[in-house]
Amino acid sequence: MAARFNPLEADARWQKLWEEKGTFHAAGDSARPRAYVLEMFPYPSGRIHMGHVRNYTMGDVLARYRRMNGFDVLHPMGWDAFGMPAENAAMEKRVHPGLWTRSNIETMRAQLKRLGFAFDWSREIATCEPSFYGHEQALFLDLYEAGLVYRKQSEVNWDPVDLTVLANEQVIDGRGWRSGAMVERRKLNQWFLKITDFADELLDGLGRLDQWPDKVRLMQENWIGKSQGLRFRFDLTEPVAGETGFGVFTTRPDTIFGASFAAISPDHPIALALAEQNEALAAFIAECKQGGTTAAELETAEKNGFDTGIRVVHPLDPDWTLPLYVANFVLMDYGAGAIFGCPAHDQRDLDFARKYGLPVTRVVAPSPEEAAEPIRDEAYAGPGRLVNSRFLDGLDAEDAIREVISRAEAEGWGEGTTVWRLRDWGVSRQRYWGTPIPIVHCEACGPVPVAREQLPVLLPEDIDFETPGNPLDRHTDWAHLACPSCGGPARRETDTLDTFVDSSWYFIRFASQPADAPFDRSEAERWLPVDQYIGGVEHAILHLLYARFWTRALKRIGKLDVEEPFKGLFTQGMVTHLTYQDAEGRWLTPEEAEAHPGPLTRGRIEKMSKSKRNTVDPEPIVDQYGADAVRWFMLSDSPPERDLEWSEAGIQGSWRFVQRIWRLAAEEAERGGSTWLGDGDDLALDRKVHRTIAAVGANIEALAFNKAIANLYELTNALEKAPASPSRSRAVETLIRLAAPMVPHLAEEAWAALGREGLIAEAEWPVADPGLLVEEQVTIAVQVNGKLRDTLTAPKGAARETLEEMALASEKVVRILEGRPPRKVIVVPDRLVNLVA
RNA sequence: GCCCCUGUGGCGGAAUUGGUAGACGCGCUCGACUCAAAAUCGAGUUCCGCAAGGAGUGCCGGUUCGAUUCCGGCCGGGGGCACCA
Repeated sequence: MAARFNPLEADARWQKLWEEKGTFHAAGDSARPRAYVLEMFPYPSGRIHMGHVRNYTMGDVLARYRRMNGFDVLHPMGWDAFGMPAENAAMEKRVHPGLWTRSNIETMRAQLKRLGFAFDWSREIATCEPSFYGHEQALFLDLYEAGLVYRKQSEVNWDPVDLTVLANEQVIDGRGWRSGAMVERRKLNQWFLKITDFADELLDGLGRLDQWPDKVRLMQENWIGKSQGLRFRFDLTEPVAGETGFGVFTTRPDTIFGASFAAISPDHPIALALAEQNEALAAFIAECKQGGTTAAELETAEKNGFDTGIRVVHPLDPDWTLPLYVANFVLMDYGAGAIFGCPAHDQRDLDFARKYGLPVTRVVAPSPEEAAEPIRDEAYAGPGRLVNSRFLDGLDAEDAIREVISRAEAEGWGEGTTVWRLRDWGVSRQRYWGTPIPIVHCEACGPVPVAREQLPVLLPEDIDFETPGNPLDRHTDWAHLACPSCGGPARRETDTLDTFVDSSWYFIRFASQPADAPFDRSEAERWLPVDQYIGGVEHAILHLLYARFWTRALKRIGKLDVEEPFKGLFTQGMVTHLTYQDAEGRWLTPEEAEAHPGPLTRGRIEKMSKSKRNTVDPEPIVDQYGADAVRWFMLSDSPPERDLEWSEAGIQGSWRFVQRIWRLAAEEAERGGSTWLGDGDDLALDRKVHRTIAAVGANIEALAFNKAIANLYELTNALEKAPASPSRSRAVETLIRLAAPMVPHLAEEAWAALGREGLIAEAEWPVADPGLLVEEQVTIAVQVNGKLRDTLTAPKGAARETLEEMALASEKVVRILEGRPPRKVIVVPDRLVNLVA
């Protein structure tokens, strides 16, 4: 029996056996209950990083735990393989994106396998393969035929470095999320998915996702951004370009008598029409487009307006007209692209009114006394009753909103409505390495879907990356073909789909992968929804919202009867590491820092990133310590939702623990303890074991891995102190079972050493004996005036009177009370006695 | 600006419904083994104090027999959204 567990030899041996036996294949046809455990699939960037290791270790523990609990587990892995880095690599290294991607997948698959993750590799998918994206094209056409896809000229976010369009979600502080370049506005014909059709149900559905973090639900709620209010019409005193008026949207129709101006967006058709006759206005509009769009710039940007000289009529008083401004802060693509300004109750309107000398009239007062209080520097946005508002006077603001809406509807000048912040999802990307959009543009017929039997539309292999932009556009023959409808000359759509489309349904394809269809409905429905989804919080909005939309869209068109794709969601924290900089401010790797001769500063502990050079490559760590120590470290100490700081000391601690378990098992195997029979003779140890069984199970179910780890440490400590006994022998075996999901290679090795049949991966999870979870003796806290003064041991379930008597007999209590009887005695059975003096 | 989360030893963090604060790990100290080191094992480790004892979960206050936990107000840290009408 080896004195040490040698992962370098053992890991690969067990991994090979699991693979040969198909241990982790999801059966899908058994009577066992099913569990679908999924981690967000990686982008094949080149190498696995610590974030992946942490993510997949968590999912793996859950998957292995479920399997030991008798579930048929689906725990698949694949590759989010389309995307820009492959094209960047193609340009820099002159290698085909497909070659680069597939070679990265080879590397990363091997790395993942070395960590012993219990994946069903038979279901592996890569989104860049026609066997995946061809089905995606079919689904796209399904949505197209159902009217959920449309094409429109639209102003888009154009990334001038990557030469592509970005979704709103991909623009951060006015910059492209990948290139970091300032995004420009451009008008292009784009394909859109009608996610806004689902805004209401996507919002509503959040309420039922009770196994999602509140934080993520809130972020999605804000993103969807539902606002209810009144859309109404302002009539112009004189027509502009044939228009006699325009619509505005407000959430505060109650403040309508506080109106002092109307404002339209610089992009508003009326503004554009007026600008044709008005050079000063045209100049103003041009100026508005120049301003930056970063958060900081917007924060400090002046509220600028241009008085058109035209006036609009107040909807509730034909004799009351308001000036019409073009204002830089009014957005064309929200609400109606026009507003009415009520300075008294909106800070931005107030700033604007002060600047242009417009009237400020209070129409809501929190109390009658404040009705005459003038508004000074701060707009009042709180609740109250209406004042200065004719027929609304005295009404509560909430009631006034309803009153104005119903009057508008009755009189026909407006209607109650809901507007959303959420926009339709622009999915066109002017890139090569993505799913080709299966549409053909015919000179005669317009856009025509590619015939189903022509799918998949394959990406051409012979492409040129020497020039920036979309290589598909420049391809000589790929794009040209006969129209599927009329046979005339036509051209393929050369845009490809946003890679978020791929990740919007990959989890369905994992569950069911027929060759001739995206998925088999009943097979997919047997697995879905995903029981537990685990990934980074950075996908809280983008990916998770798109996947929810896609699933609901499939339901609406009758393809899949699943409402929500992910029943449980867990967002894990990042892996962080100390950063180092030399005297010149250059970032140093940990190794460089150690060897650095000159002065260096230790920076903040930050997310591992290439730019800060504080990454730790998992592979050499696995070489040195084996998979189990790395897995153990990933789970220990930090709660999984929080950041985990990588440390050399930590991984060494994990390594020591792996060896401690091994020693216990080896020692047990040597003495032949595995043949112990009969009842235990160490009741205290038995109790400890069963409490641990209960605690570890509960903690894994709750994904509180750090606590499960602490439970296992405690049991290990107890076992090391316990004398040899049948109890102890059984306990060692139990410890190994309990640790198996976390340190599977060690567990298999120990299991075999103890002479157990079969694989521990397929063994049963121990069951806690309820009788052993109850203590016979309990420790009672004795307090005087709520302060702990003594503890005493009493039999479990001892009577209140007994406990009180025991407490009063305590020497320390006697000393403190000095003979006075307590005024009051509080007894919490099996817990404490509090004497109030 | 709006919304959300968070604050516990030297560090990461535990603490069922309010009921013995600091489990477990890391680090550190002392000791054993060793020619020595590594590994391993044992003891200790919230702070002040020799001790008895006292203080203590960001700060101030409240509710309670009793508050890390509940409530109010501050302060610090982190995150999300943002000219959204």
